[in-house]
Amino acid sequence: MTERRDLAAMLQPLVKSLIAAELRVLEEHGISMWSYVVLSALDDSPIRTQAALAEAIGADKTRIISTLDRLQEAGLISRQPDPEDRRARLLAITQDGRSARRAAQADIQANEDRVLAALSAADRQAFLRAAQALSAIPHEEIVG
Amino acid sequence: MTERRDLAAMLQPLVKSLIAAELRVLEEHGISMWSYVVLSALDDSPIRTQAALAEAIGADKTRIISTLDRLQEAGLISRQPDPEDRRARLLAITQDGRSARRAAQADIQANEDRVLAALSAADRQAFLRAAQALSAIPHEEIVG
DNA sequence: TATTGTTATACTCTATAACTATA
DNA sequence: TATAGTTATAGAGTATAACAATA
Repeated sequence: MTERRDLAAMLQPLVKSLIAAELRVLEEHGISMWSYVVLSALDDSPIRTQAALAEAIGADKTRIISTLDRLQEAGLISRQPDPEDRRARLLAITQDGRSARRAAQADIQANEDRVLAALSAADRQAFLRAAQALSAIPHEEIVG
Repeated sequence: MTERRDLAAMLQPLVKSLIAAELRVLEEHGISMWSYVVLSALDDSPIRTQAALAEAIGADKTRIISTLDRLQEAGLISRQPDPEDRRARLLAITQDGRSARRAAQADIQANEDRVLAALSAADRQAFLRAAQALSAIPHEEIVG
Protein backbone atom coordinates (compact mmCIF):
# COMPACT_ATOMS: atom_id res chain seq x y z
CA MET A 1 0.00 0.00 0.00
CA THR A 2 1.40 3.36 -1.02
CA GLU A 3 1.99 6.13 1.51
CA ARG A 4 -1.20 7.72 2.73
CA ARG A 5 -2.60 9.89 5.48
CA ASP A 6 -4.11 8.28 8.55
CA LEU A 7 -7.63 7.11 7.86
CA ALA A 8 -9.04 8.71 10.98
CA ALA A 9 -7.28 11.99 10.18
CA MET A 10 -8.98 12.08 6.79
CA LEU A 11 -12.42 10.91 7.85
CA GLN A 12 -12.83 12.77 11.11
CA PRO A 13 -12.98 16.31 9.70
CA LEU A 14 -15.23 15.04 6.92
CA VAL A 15 -17.63 13.54 9.44
CA LYS A 16 -17.50 16.72 11.49
CA SER A 17 -18.51 18.74 8.45
CA LEU A 18 -21.25 16.29 7.50
CA ILE A 19 -22.65 16.51 11.02
CA ALA A 20 -22.54 20.29 10.94
CA ALA A 21 -24.46 20.21 7.66
CA GLU A 22 -26.92 17.75 9.14
CA LEU A 23 -27.45 19.95 12.20
CA ARG A 24 -28.29 22.86 9.97
CA VAL A 25 -30.89 20.82 8.09
CA LEU A 26 -32.33 19.42 11.30
CA GLU A 27 -32.62 22.91 12.74
CA GLU A 28 -34.80 23.84 9.78
CA HIS A 29 -36.96 20.85 10.61
CA GLY A 30 -37.05 21.82 14.26
CA ILE A 31 -35.55 18.63 15.67
CA SER A 32 -32.30 17.96 17.47
CA MET A 33 -29.65 15.45 16.47
CA TRP A 34 -30.60 13.14 19.34
CA SER A 35 -34.24 13.37 18.31
CA TYR A 36 -33.33 12.49 14.75
CA VAL A 37 -31.24 9.54 15.90
CA VAL A 38 -34.07 8.28 18.09
CA LEU A 39 -36.70 8.71 15.37
CA SER A 40 -34.48 6.94 12.85
CA ALA A 41 -33.90 4.01 15.19
CA LEU A 42 -37.60 3.65 15.94
CA ASP A 43 -38.53 4.03 12.28
CA ASP A 44 -36.04 1.44 11.05
CA SER A 45 -36.94 -1.27 13.51
CA PRO A 46 -39.31 -1.59 16.45
CA ILE A 47 -37.64 -1.17 19.83
CA ARG A 48 -39.59 -1.84 22.97
CA THR A 49 -37.80 -0.31 25.93
CA GLN A 50 -35.74 2.80 26.59
CA ALA A 51 -32.79 0.70 27.68
CA ALA A 52 -32.86 -1.20 24.39
CA LEU A 53 -33.12 2.06 22.47
CA ALA A 54 -30.16 3.56 24.30
CA GLU A 55 -28.17 0.41 23.59
CA ALA A 56 -29.17 0.47 19.91
CA ILE A 57 -28.04 4.03 19.33
CA GLY A 58 -24.95 3.77 21.49
CA ALA A 59 -26.13 6.29 24.04
CA ASP A 60 -26.35 6.33 27.79
CA LYS A 61 -29.86 5.54 29.04
CA THR A 62 -29.82 8.68 31.19
CA ARG A 63 -28.99 10.79 28.17
CA ILE A 64 -32.04 10.10 26.05
CA ILE A 65 -34.70 10.80 28.63
CA SER A 66 -35.13 14.52 27.99
CA THR A 67 -35.09 13.76 24.27
CA LEU A 68 -37.90 11.24 24.70
CA ASP A 69 -39.82 13.77 26.80
CA ARG A 70 -39.65 16.33 24.01
CA LEU A 71 -40.47 13.85 21.25
CA GLN A 72 -43.48 12.63 23.17
CA GLU A 73 -44.63 16.17 23.87
CA ALA A 74 -44.32 16.94 20.14
CA GLY A 75 -46.35 13.85 19.29
CA LEU A 76 -43.52 12.26 17.32
CA ILE A 77 -43.30 9.17 19.51
CA SER A 78 -45.63 7.39 21.87
CA ARG A 79 -44.48 6.13 25.24
CA GLN A 80 -46.85 3.91 27.17
CA PRO A 81 -46.38 1.77 30.25
CA ASP A 82 -46.08 -1.88 29.30
CA PRO A 83 -49.14 -3.66 30.78
CA GLU A 84 -47.08 -6.81 31.17
CA ASP A 85 -44.19 -5.11 32.97
CA ARG A 86 -45.19 -1.81 34.41
CA ARG A 87 -41.60 -0.78 35.00
CA ALA A 88 -41.05 -0.51 31.26
CA ARG A 89 -42.29 2.09 28.75
CA LEU A 90 -43.21 0.82 25.32
CA LEU A 91 -41.81 3.11 22.65
CA ALA A 92 -43.15 3.63 19.16
CA ILE A 93 -42.79 6.22 16.44
CA THR A 94 -46.02 7.97 15.42
CA GLN A 95 -47.15 8.76 11.91
CA ASP A 96 -46.10 12.37 12.48
CA GLY A 97 -42.74 11.15 13.71
CA ARG A 98 -42.27 9.02 10.63
CA SER A 99 -43.11 11.94 8.37
CA ALA A 100 -40.75 14.25 10.22
CA ARG A 101 -37.93 11.76 10.08
CA ARG A 102 -38.32 11.03 6.39
CA ALA A 103 -38.59 14.68 5.42
CA ALA A 104 -35.42 15.47 7.36
CA GLN A 105 -33.60 12.48 5.94
CA ALA A 106 -34.48 13.45 2.39
CA ASP A 107 -32.89 16.87 2.88
CA ILE A 108 -29.86 15.43 4.66
CA GLN A 109 -29.18 12.91 1.92
CA ALA A 110 -29.76 15.50 -0.78
CA ASN A 111 -26.91 17.51 0.69
CA GLU A 112 -24.76 14.41 1.03
CA ASP A 113 -25.43 13.58 -2.60
CA ARG A 114 -24.28 17.07 -3.51
CA VAL A 115 -21.00 16.43 -1.68
CA LEU A 116 -20.60 12.96 -3.16
CA ALA A 117 -20.91 14.47 -6.62
CA ALA A 118 -17.25 15.42 -6.22
CA LEU A 119 -16.46 11.77 -6.90
CA SER A 120 -16.65 9.83 -10.14
CA ALA A 121 -19.67 7.58 -10.39
CA ALA A 122 -17.50 4.51 -9.96
CA ASP A 123 -15.66 5.88 -6.92
CA ARG A 124 -18.92 7.08 -5.42
CA GLN A 125 -20.45 3.64 -5.64
CA ALA A 126 -17.30 2.02 -4.27
CA PHE A 127 -17.08 4.55 -1.47
CA LEU A 128 -20.66 3.94 -0.36
CA ARG A 129 -20.20 0.20 -0.62
CA ALA A 130 -17.00 0.40 1.42
CA ALA A 131 -18.54 2.72 4.02
CA GLN A 132 -21.40 0.28 4.42
CA ALA A 133 -19.03 -2.66 4.79
CA LEU A 134 -16.66 -0.93 7.21
CA SER A 135 -19.50 0.40 9.35
CA ALA A 136 -20.69 -3.17 9.80
CA ILE A 137 -17.43 -4.22 11.45
CA PRO A 138 -17.87 -4.47 15.22
CA HIS A 139 -16.17 -1.86 17.36
CA GLU A 140 -14.08 -4.45 19.19
CA GLU A 141 -12.73 -5.87 15.97
CA ILE A 142 -11.44 -2.46 14.91
CA VAL A 143 -9.97 -1.59 18.28
CA GLY A 144 -8.43 -5.03 18.46
CA MET B 1 -28.93 6.76 -6.32
CA THR B 2 -30.40 3.74 -4.60
CA GLU B 3 -31.64 3.87 -1.02
CA ARG B 4 -28.85 4.08 1.51
CA ARG B 5 -28.09 4.96 5.11
CA ASP B 6 -27.03 8.48 6.00
CA LEU B 7 -23.37 8.99 5.27
CA ALA B 8 -22.65 10.51 8.67
CA ALA B 9 -24.50 7.69 10.41
CA MET B 10 -22.26 5.16 8.70
CA LEU B 11 -18.97 6.99 9.03
CA GLN B 12 -19.27 8.38 12.53
CA PRO B 13 -19.19 5.08 14.44
CA LEU B 14 -16.40 3.91 12.15
CA VAL B 15 -14.35 7.00 12.93
CA LYS B 16 -15.09 6.59 16.61
CA SER B 17 -13.75 3.03 16.51
CA LEU B 18 -10.71 4.06 14.51
CA ILE B 19 -9.95 6.76 17.07
CA ALA B 20 -10.37 4.32 19.93
CA ALA B 21 -7.92 1.99 18.20
CA GLU B 22 -5.55 4.88 17.63
CA LEU B 23 -5.74 5.89 21.29
CA ARG B 24 -4.78 2.40 22.34
CA VAL B 25 -1.74 2.44 20.05
CA LEU B 26 -0.75 5.91 21.18
CA GLU B 27 -1.00 4.86 24.80
CA GLU B 28 1.55 2.13 24.11
CA HIS B 29 3.80 4.82 22.67
CA GLY B 30 3.19 7.04 25.67
CA ILE B 31 1.77 10.01 23.78
CA SER B 32 -1.67 11.60 23.81
CA MET B 33 -3.88 12.20 20.79
CA TRP B 34 -3.21 15.94 20.90
CA SER B 35 0.52 15.27 21.10
CA TYR B 36 0.29 13.00 18.09
CA VAL B 37 -1.69 15.59 16.15
CA VAL B 38 0.85 18.28 17.00
CA LEU B 39 3.83 16.10 16.13
CA SER B 40 2.22 15.11 12.84
CA ALA B 41 1.54 18.71 11.89
CA LEU B 42 5.09 19.79 12.72
CA ASP B 43 6.56 16.77 10.94
CA ASP B 44 4.55 17.27 7.76
CA SER B 45 5.28 20.96 7.30
CA PRO B 46 7.16 23.60 9.24
CA ILE B 47 4.94 25.83 11.36
CA ARG B 48 6.41 28.81 13.10
CA THR B 49 4.03 30.02 15.78
CA GLN B 50 1.65 28.43 18.23
CA ALA B 51 -1.25 30.39 16.77
CA ALA B 52 -0.48 29.04 13.29
CA LEU B 53 -0.22 25.53 14.70
CA ALA B 54 -3.56 25.81 16.46
CA GLU B 55 -5.11 27.08 13.25
CA ALA B 56 -3.55 24.27 11.22
CA ILE B 57 -4.90 21.50 13.42
CA GLY B 58 -8.27 23.13 14.01
CA ALA B 59 -7.73 23.62 17.71
CA ASP B 60 -8.09 26.54 20.05
CA LYS B 61 -4.77 28.22 20.85
CA THR B 62 -5.47 27.88 24.55
CA ARG B 63 -6.00 24.18 24.19
CA ILE B 64 -2.59 23.16 22.91
CA ILE B 65 -0.46 24.89 25.51
CA SER B 66 -0.26 22.09 28.05
CA THR B 67 0.37 19.68 25.18
CA LEU B 68 3.28 21.79 23.99
CA ASP B 69 4.59 21.96 27.56
CA ARG B 70 4.64 18.20 27.81
CA LEU B 71 6.12 17.68 24.35
CA GLN B 72 8.90 20.14 25.11
CA GLU B 73 9.57 18.53 28.45
CA ALA B 74 9.80 15.15 26.74
CA GLY B 75 12.22 16.58 24.19
CA LEU B 76 9.90 15.86 21.26
CA ILE B 77 9.62 19.47 20.15
CA SER B 78 11.69 22.59 20.62
CA ARG B 79 10.13 25.91 21.51
CA GLN B 80 12.36 28.94 21.39
CA PRO B 81 11.61 32.66 21.54
CA ASP B 82 11.81 34.21 18.09
CA PRO B 83 14.77 36.66 18.16
CA GLU B 84 12.98 38.87 15.67
CA ASP B 85 9.70 38.97 17.63
CA ARG B 86 10.17 37.97 21.21
CA ARG B 87 6.46 37.56 21.74
CA ALA B 88 6.45 34.49 19.51
CA ARG B 89 7.81 31.01 20.16
CA LEU B 90 9.38 29.22 17.22
CA LEU B 91 8.19 25.61 17.12
CA ALA B 92 10.04 22.67 15.62
CA ILE B 93 9.88 18.92 15.92
CA THR B 94 13.05 17.26 17.21
CA GLN B 95 14.67 14.11 15.88
CA ASP B 96 13.21 12.22 18.83
CA GLY B 97 9.82 13.71 18.05
CA ARG B 98 10.04 12.64 14.45
CA SER B 99 10.99 9.11 15.46
CA ALA B 100 8.15 8.93 17.97
CA ARG B 101 5.62 10.19 15.46
CA ARG B 102 6.67 7.81 12.73
CA ALA B 103 6.80 4.79 15.00
CA ALA B 104 3.30 5.57 16.25
CA GLN B 105 2.00 6.21 12.75
CA ALA B 106 3.37 2.93 11.49
CA ASP B 107 1.45 1.04 14.17
CA ILE B 108 -1.71 3.08 13.59
CA GLN B 109 -1.71 2.50 9.87
CA ALA B 110 -0.88 -1.17 10.32
CA ASN B 111 -4.11 -1.52 12.29
CA GLU B 112 -6.01 0.53 9.72
CA ASP B 113 -4.68 -1.71 6.98
CA ARG B 114 -5.93 -4.70 8.91
CA VAL B 115 -9.40 -3.15 8.97
CA LEU B 116 -9.25 -2.15 5.32
CA ALA B 117 -8.48 -5.75 4.42
CA ALA B 118 -12.22 -6.34 4.78
CA LEU B 119 -12.56 -4.62 1.38
CA SER B 120 -11.65 -5.89 -2.04
CA ALA B 121 -8.43 -4.42 -3.41
CA ALA B 122 -10.39 -2.33 -5.89
CA ASP B 123 -12.83 -1.02 -3.31
CA ARG B 124 -9.99 -0.32 -0.89
CA GLN B 125 -8.18 1.80 -3.42
CA ALA B 126 -11.36 3.61 -4.40
CA PHE B 127 -12.27 4.17 -0.77
CA LEU B 128 -8.90 5.70 0.07
CA ARG B 129 -9.00 7.82 -3.06
CA ALA B 130 -12.50 9.01 -2.22
CA ALA B 131 -11.63 9.69 1.43
CA GLN B 132 -8.70 11.77 0.27
CA ALA B 133 -10.84 13.71 -2.18
CA LEU B 134 -13.73 14.28 0.22
CA SER B 135 -11.42 15.36 3.04
CA ALA B 136 -10.04 18.04 0.74
CA ILE B 137 -13.44 19.70 0.38
CA PRO B 138 -13.63 22.83 2.55
CA HIS B 139 -15.89 22.67 5.58
CA GLU B 140 -18.05 25.54 4.33
CA GLU B 141 -18.72 23.82 1.04
CA ILE B 142 -20.06 20.77 2.81
CA VAL B 143 -22.16 22.71 5.29
CA GLY B 144 -23.42 24.88 2.47
C1' DT C 1 -32.53 -9.03 44.93
C1' DA C 2 -32.59 -7.37 40.40
C1' DT C 3 -34.30 -4.23 36.75
C1' DT C 4 -36.66 0.05 34.41
C1' DG C 5 -36.80 4.49 34.34
C1' DT C 6 -35.55 8.80 36.61
C1' DT C 7 -33.03 12.49 39.01
C1' DA C 8 -28.86 14.48 40.98
C1' DT C 9 -24.04 14.89 40.95
C1' DA C 10 -19.36 14.92 39.20
C1' DC C 11 -16.24 14.97 35.61
C1' DT C 12 -14.19 16.00 31.07
C1' DC C 13 -13.68 18.72 27.31
C1' DT C 14 -14.05 22.95 25.13
C1' DA C 15 -14.83 27.84 24.57
C1' DT C 16 -14.61 32.66 26.52
C1' DA C 17 -12.53 36.18 28.97
C1' DA C 18 -8.90 38.35 31.33
C1' DC C 19 -3.88 38.98 31.91
C1' DT C 20 1.52 39.60 30.61
C1' DA C 21 4.95 40.73 27.68
C1' DT C 22 6.28 42.41 23.77
C1' DA C 23 5.59 45.14 19.44
C1' DT D 1 -3.21 49.92 20.18
C1' DA D 2 -2.54 45.47 18.67
C1' DT D 3 -0.65 40.68 18.91
C1' DA D 4 1.57 36.01 20.95
C1' DG D 5 1.27 33.43 24.50
C1' DT D 6 -0.63 32.23 29.00
C1' DT D 7 -3.84 31.58 32.86
C1' DA D 8 -8.40 31.49 34.96
C1' DT D 9 -13.17 30.97 34.52
C1' DA D 10 -17.48 29.34 32.68
C1' DG D 11 -20.23 26.49 29.81
C1' DA D 12 -21.77 22.20 27.32
C1' DG D 13 -21.82 17.50 27.01
C1' DT D 14 -21.22 13.20 29.09
C1' DA D 15 -20.69 9.63 32.52
C1' DT D 16 -21.39 7.95 37.38
C1' DA D 17 -24.06 7.36 41.36
C1' DA D 18 -28.11 7.34 43.95
C1' DC D 19 -33.19 6.89 44.00
C1' DA D 20 -38.29 5.22 43.41
C1' DA D 21 -41.23 1.87 41.38
C1' DT D 22 -42.01 -2.65 40.00
C1' DA D 23 -40.74 -7.37 39.31
